[in-house]
Amino acid sequence: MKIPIDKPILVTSALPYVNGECHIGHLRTYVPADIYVRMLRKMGYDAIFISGSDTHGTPIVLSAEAQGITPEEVVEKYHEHFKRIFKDLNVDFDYYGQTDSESNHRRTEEIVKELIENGYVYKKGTKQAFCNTCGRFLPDRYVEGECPHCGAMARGDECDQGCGKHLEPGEIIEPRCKICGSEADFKEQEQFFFKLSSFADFLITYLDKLGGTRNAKNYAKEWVRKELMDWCITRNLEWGVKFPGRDDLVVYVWVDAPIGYISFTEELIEKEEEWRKYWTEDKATIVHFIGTDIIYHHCIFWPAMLKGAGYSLPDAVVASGMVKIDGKTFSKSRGDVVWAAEFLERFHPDTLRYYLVAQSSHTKELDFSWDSFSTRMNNELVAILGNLVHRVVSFAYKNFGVVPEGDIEDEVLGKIEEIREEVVKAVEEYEFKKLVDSAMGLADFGNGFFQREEPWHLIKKGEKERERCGEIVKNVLQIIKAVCVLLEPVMPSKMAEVWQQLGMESDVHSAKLDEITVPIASGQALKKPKKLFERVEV
RNA sequence: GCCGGGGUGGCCUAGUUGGUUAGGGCGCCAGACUCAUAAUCUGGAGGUCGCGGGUCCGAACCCCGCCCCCGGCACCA
Repeated sequence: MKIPIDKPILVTSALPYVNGECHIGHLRTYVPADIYVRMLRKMGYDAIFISGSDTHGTPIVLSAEAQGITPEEVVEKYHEHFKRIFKDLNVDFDYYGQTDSESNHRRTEEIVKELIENGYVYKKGTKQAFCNTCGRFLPDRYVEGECPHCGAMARGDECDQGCGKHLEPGEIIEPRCKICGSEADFKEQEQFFFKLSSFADFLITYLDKLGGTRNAKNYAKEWVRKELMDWCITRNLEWGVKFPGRDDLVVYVWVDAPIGYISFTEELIEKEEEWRKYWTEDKATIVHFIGTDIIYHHCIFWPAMLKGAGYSLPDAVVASGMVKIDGKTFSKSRGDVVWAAEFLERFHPDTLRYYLVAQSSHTKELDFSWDSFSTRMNNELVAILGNLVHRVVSFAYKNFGVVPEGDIEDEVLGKIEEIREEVVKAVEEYEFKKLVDSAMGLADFGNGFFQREEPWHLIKKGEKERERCGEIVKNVLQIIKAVCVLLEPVMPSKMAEVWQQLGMESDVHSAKLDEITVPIASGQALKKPKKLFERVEV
């Protein structure tokens, strides 16, 4: 999507549900979002980057009970954990909040009231499973019993082990509480519903012009085609945002979670007239980065809610594919999981950032394996990029000490320009693999150029050859400078190291894309080079 | 069953309006170079583009039929 340059951009990254630790599946969304924002800034856009922890819902309540602590304590623990991981990984949010904040409570209540006032919410009696032993209502996922269709063991909402049919509340035979195992029964309960069905026409036109990745659009359109059902937006829980006027009900977590995008913007910007530009006045471009598992909520439910309450709508939804481990679906019990913290104990964060985008195109499934990780590290980061920097800076440092004199050749400038265009196109298409592949292609070109010109021969000859040698070195340093700016969004701290080796005084993080064709200054002192990446054996 | 995404040399993969000998990477083989982390560079072998029909001067790309893999199918977060 071509993004209008004259408006600010708000980029959000899906809110992690904080009842467990961060694994690389999460990172597949946050890292590309961070890369996207960094690249937008290099391209001259005014971007803000927001996310936060999703804190409500039944699983956190249960998790707290299991650990003998309060939901607040569970949230606090993992909220800090995620913040720490993001910091370590250089995922640099302008604001990272959490949905139990006062402002999110307030904003959620306000939006729900708007929806009520606008006639999009109604009351309806439903059958709700209740466990007498636990003394609470149970979401259908936490009920088990016998499937009325095939007799197999089933969950309250779906016959997950038998015929696979969807079950309506109360349909299941001999319901039991999955938490304590005792008998559960269904009680008539009054809940509130959101008239999602009345947004079908709106959504059809909205989805047509929604930007982002095709997987998100297609998936959402299919739902609308199938006919939308109204959404039950309340739950019998203590933990959460109270439904206006009802002390016994909280809103469903998928109501207050995305509203976090708005309240975090408020918390960041503070001034009402400023944040409203983003969320009620259509004066900004809103881009959501999510995983394919929550397309429904972001492309159907969320825009309908915003529309119903009179807020601005997202302009693009970018959905990343799921992550597998050695071809298998994530599973904590089977050990098919790679924890972010464990990974970071062993390897530099930039290597993970690189791998996550280089391994597979954004919307496709990413199959993680230690084998493919080490292959990429050794063949790409060490052999192509690390080696280019090391061989050239070493050679230049030893023989010149500074950036030598000389002109940048047309061939080199042309190549840099060509790669820059590829990178910009990749960003607009959310193709982060293409972005790194293109930038690495420039490093490749640098190696070829250096090899072809054989400056190590020239340096041993006369003064004239030494001049030519300097010119070649300067050209390759220029290539490295360009690679550095182009890859800073992917590997911010490693590229800062390279930037320093080149003797640049400015900050590579704020360097703009335009700078890549600006000749590197002759005479600027080079630093003694250090290896960028170490080979990995796993 | 319905929908979406795929099926391209040993492995991964590009190829969104059909057009010269189907690109790239890994791996493999041969050579070059020695500035560099045995890194780099050059060249090479290897493909019925899932199967069968069709349209066309021409199809991996369009149409029809079929097979296989993955994911989704709602109140779970």
